[in-house]
Amino acid sequence: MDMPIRTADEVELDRLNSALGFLMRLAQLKIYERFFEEVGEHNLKPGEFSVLWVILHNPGIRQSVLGQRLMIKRAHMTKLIRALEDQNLVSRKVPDGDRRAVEITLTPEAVTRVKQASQWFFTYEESVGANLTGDERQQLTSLLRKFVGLG
Amino acid sequence: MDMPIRTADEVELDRLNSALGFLMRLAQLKIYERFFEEVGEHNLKPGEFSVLWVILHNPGIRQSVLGQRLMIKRAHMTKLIRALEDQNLVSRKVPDGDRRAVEITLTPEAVTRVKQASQWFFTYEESVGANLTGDERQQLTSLLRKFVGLG
DNA sequence: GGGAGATTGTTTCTTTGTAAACAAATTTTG
DNA sequence: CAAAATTTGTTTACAAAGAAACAATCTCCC
Repeated sequence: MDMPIRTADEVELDRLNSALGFLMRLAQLKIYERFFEEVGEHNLKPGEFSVLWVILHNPGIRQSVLGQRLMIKRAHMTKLIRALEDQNLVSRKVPDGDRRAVEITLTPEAVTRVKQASQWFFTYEESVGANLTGDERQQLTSLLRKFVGLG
Repeated sequence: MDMPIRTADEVELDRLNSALGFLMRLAQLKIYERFFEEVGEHNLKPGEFSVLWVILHNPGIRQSVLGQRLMIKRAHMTKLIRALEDQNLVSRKVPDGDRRAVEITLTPEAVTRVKQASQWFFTYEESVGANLTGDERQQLTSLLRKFVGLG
């Protein structure tokens, strides 16, 4: 007789168990969850951090290029950048060469802030894979890089 | 002199390049993108499919348990289930033993539909990792399973 | 048995992200 | 050079997902 399932680990996932999309979603949820647990006070969200980080390393980058690289849609990028601008973290400049474009730079405050945030961010990044060995973690990131087509 | 960056592959990501959270997000976006390209007409979204698939393999599963397993929040699960109910794909039953709970089952139509959808779904799942070798794909899924704590 | 607390699901509100239509500037091409 | 097509960013409307508050039921414990 079938007893109704009562606890999550009795659940039969069958082939879903090895579906990349499914596992990837779980993995990302786990990362997010941990992120906000460990670091809730630090007032930069993962997305904001990555945007600022990339601007730090590519000053004057254009909104469109930033979006392409981080896979953020233009419409959304507009909002992100505006939010950062409101916090006085980035400044926008329309270049002479192409008056449609916008070039983004960090404000001096943001430079300090991002450098500081990067310390815990990358520490956190390490710690989130703690149930993997160093080798496995390394292997996982290379496979992911290959999967997404990042050199 | 610094030339402003004009193309996405000139962008310096620095350490973000090996950040699990970042790579995972890119990977998931890639999967979603492909999903809708290849399979747009097939009118089941990935989330809906996985929910139906799990109900197929665990008939009478409770909403809460389903949610725990698939990492879907209760509030959201309510909406998903209602949408599926409106399409006549699932039926809900309040069990005698616990009148707070809801037990979910597939309708006969849904059973056929899900079985059918599963064929392309898992085919697609294979094809999405096409730039990996079979071994690498296998390795990636095991690492992900370990990472998220799935046996 | 009866109240305190926990579980389960729903509702409402907010956040995050996408889609589609648009405006302005630029590039292409005939 | 001028019309057509493309690029860039913004706006508006919407969908997906989460958070918090709530109601109903159940469990635990006195």
